[in-house]
Amino acid sequence: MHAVLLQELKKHINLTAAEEELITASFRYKKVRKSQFLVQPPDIALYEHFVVSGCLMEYYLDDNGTQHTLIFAPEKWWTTDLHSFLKKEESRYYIEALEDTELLIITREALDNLLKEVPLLNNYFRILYQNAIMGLEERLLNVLSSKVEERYLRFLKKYPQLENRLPQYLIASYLGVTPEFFSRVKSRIHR
Amino acid sequence: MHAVLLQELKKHINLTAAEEELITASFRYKKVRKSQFLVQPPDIALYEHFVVSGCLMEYYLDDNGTQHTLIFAPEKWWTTDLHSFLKKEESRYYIEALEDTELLIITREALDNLLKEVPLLNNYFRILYQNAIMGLEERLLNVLSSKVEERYLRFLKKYPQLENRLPQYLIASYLGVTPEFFSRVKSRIHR
DNA sequence: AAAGGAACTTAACCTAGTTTAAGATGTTAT
DNA sequence: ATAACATCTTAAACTAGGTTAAGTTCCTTT
Repeated sequence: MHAVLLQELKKHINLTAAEEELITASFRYKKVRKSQFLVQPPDIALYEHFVVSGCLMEYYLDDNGTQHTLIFAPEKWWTTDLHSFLKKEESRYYIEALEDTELLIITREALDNLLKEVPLLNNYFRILYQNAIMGLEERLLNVLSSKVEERYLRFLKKYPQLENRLPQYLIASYLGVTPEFFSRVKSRIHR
Repeated sequence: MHAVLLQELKKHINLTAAEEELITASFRYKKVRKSQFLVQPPDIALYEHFVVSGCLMEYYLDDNGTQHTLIFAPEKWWTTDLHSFLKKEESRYYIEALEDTELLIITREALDNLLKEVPLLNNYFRILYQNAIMGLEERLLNVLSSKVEERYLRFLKKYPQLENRLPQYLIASYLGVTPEFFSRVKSRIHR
């Protein structure tokens, strides 16, 4: 179970056996069913979540009740409401399981400790955050400069494993359009 | 000159005199005139830039020649084309001076060394990146869920010092609308 | 197997924002 | 001071995407 996490960390940093044990001891295992919430505003986001199997999504619910997907987190992705997790303030984003999902979770305190004991992990998280920034910048520019067709094609490249795992209205919410319009776009593409 | 940078770092981490010297020695001073480019695709982004005075902007030029502003970087902000800087690949974003600007710059190699010699700086950059992520998430949701009026009001909150320093067409490009439409929106607000 | 609900499609009508174009105002260089 | 250019405004015609609504298909639950 923790092996998947260690594998992922070792893609970017080297770890001693002792460090691996510290890490394993710091993350707790959690299993949730489809449709369960991991974070639900205004609760504080208590954990950083690493997905071992299954899929989570993080989204914002605007004043009209429209759902806007920030990210999908399938296997080996991390997610939390970063603002809430770091500052211990009320969360604004929902995190929900789209499938039965197995997770490794870590609290803020445990993470702070772990970073002190295994300083190299700072590097891992720096890289993780850098990648998140690059992804968000690209996504922002996509929304600002591309038509839905193109955004859809990029979604397919970014999440090839998800196309047939997610209902279309969730993909529409990720692309920033209504399910009705997305349906129109798809039929346009297939001709 | 470097004092502004050290002050900024000390908001989040403590530094010894020796560390301060290492930092000072790693950043070089650079002065550019209004309209000069710091990064121009496809050149590789050689530096991380810290703005001491003046203002930079980072933007993407799409296939139609439309300019999309990623961020403005006035005093005490950092900016670079992160992807290009980290991976030494061709840049995709322009960074241009909106005013005569004084900068402190650091190369990728110097930064890597500095992070080894002053490991606490990893914390500073982790925090910097975390803030960048939260800002980008908020901006993305804004574009997806808010009308231009509201986005404009948020721009004013985020960059109170910039409202009267920038031409309107740049603010329009940050908000993701044409200057023509932005003009209409402003006149609507002022009544 | 039937019933109820969720997800998807299609289509007619609506609206926020774009495009094009022209005129007005401001700025810079000579 | 004047030319030349950049910026800002207004308005008319247009388009991408939203809204509403009805019908269809697919899943669950019983």
